[in-house]
Amino acid sequence: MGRLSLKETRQKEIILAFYTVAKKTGLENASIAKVADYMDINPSLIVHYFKTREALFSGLIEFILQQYSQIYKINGQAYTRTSEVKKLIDNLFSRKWDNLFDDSVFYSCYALTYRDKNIRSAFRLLHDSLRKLLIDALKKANKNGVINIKSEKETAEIIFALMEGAYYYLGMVDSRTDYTRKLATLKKQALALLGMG
Amino acid sequence: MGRLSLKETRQKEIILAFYTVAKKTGLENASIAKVADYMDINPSLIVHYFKTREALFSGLIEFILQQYSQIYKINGQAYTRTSEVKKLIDNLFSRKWDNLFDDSVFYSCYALTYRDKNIRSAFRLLHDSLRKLLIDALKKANKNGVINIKSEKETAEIIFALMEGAYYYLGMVDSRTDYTRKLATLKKQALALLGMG
DNA sequence: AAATATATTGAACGACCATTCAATATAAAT
DNA sequence: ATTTATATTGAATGGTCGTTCAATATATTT
Repeated sequence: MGRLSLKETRQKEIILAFYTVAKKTGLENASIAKVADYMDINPSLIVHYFKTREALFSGLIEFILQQYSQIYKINGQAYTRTSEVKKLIDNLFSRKWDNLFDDSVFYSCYALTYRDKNIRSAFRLLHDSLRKLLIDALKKANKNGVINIKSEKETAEIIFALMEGAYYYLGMVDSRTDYTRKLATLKKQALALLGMG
Repeated sequence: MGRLSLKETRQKEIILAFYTVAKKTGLENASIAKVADYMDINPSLIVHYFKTREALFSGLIEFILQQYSQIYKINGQAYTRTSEVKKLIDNLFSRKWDNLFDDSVFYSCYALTYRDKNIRSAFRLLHDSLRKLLIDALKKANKNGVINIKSEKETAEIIFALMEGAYYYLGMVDSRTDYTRKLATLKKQALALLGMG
């Protein structure tokens, strides 16, 4: 009895608003007050749903990582054909994600990794699970003779380093042509590792 | 006439203190007030040397990038011997730098890259100049027949991606053994690119 | 010793913030 | 209609912050 709880709905709304404000002002300047202002509600309502500012941050991290993980919905393939592997690599080195989350907010969250144990392990967990997905894919492809590599684990590690290194550096590159050329170079290298030069 | 200026000395002291406070509290929580408190001076003295909070940030960025560039004091070599190239790669994939700057502060500064044009171009400039150093080294080595690669530029790009990707991910890895094993894998790959497997 | 430029302090202001608490509003259940 | 649990508001508190400004201190030059 009593009024129905809006907790889950409101929490999601608030976190989305928090993310929006962070995009606009930078995570370091995103405050409960600003989010409330943006949502046109009272600050204390936000506190009602998130006991503390830190809880709000946790919610944002969860949201960001959830978005991040969406990149890898390239699952359930059998990897019996070259084109499937090619598609997988294409996906990793594509920038569909640009629309999935804001780089500024993402790297600000990443920086928190060095100060907050919970955020750190959440990030680590996601990155490891994504690596597992690639490893599994490579194992299947290897078994099917689509590729021929010695260690799926090592190859996956290298491909991820190429990809994450690419996005680290390319985040600073404004020129569209430079960006695509450099990204193509690194993708080509990833394919070469799989004997798909 | 009048009193001698302490401007340069004090500015350096203040920036170093700012960096120290940022290490302790996180860049997002480092304030003029806290720095003044840490230095046991009046906040207004900091304002006297840095007109604005933003100027203080500029100083910190300069400091961080200066530290970062120190990694690459592997210059002036002739690259006529394999060992010199090997040493170069060893350096890139070593973690001497761990002592040069704090990861948390560094990536917080990196995140600012997405919001501040000046910081962005400063970062970009440094990263490009470091790439040029490697490209030059590879060109010499290639000319001397120490290595045999098709494009020094592309190879350098790939090696940097491997390295920067390595540090991005390894920043989340707590296990010493995992860390060294994964780093070794990536270094090995860099060497393989140079035909030095 | 006087003049002068810079160093340093200290107080004060206005802005913003997270959090608290009590009061009011609203919807569901009985 | 009353009860009840949750939603939402609004005001207030105490803290921190960047910045300003006037006052004082100190060192150098003449």
